[in-house]
Amino acid sequence: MSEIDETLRAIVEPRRREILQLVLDDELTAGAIASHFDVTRPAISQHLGVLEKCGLVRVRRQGTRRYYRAEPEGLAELREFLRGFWNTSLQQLKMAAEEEQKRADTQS
Amino acid sequence: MSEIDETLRAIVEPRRREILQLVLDDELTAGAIASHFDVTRPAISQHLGVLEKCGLVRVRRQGTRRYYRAEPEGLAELREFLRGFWNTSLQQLKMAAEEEQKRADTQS
DNA sequence: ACGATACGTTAGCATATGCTTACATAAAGT
DNA sequence: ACTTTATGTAAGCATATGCTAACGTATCGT
Repeated sequence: MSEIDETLRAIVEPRRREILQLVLDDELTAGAIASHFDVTRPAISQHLGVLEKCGLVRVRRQGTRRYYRAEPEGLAELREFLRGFWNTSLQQLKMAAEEEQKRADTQS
Repeated sequence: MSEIDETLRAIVEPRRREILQLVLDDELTAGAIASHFDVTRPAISQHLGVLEKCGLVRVRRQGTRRYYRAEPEGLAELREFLRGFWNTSLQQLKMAAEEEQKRADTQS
């Protein structure tokens, strides 16, 4: 499986998206993150493992705590891939045309 | 499960992304699409069903043929969701700062 | 040293998913 | 009408996945 596939699968899981949102701004410990959900702590730990493995999250160990935060570079790669996906071939032109059509319909 | 979740799951499956790419430009029959892959035709038919159900693809029936093409509106919704996801809270500022940092490092 | 704290890891389970085989449907040609 | 062609549907299987419970592992405070 390609790198990007792994990353895509990571963010598709709703729980992992929620986790990502949590560590987008703040750097939080595993426990703090887990406390936001109604599943067990190990479940969250496993999700964090997945997110870290595909570079969407970074850990900083300090004492017994582990602080997680979103990894901008991983997010950027993902976004870049999706940008490429939309722009493939003539898709862009097609969407532009469709948008034009819709605008025309709305005005009439 | 929310609407967008269903759509996200749909495009995460690599095979479905390939199918989407195929019908991005051209309008193809189910059979024509299936012939591009080494799995059975029913497998592709099921994938098409998933893509149609979440509005990523549209069908036009003509005789016994069914012509599929990408649905720009569905793709637009998905893109919009992702755009919102990136922009959540301070993430944008954070990424901008990171990018600045990287540029500075590269130059030195 | 020793217990407590904050984690990750493993085994196992229930469910979801992509695939195949076999069958159903429906339009077209003869 | 009957066959052919193009396709969807259903049943079943193998594998993947998210979860829990139990256990392992550092690090800190005393």
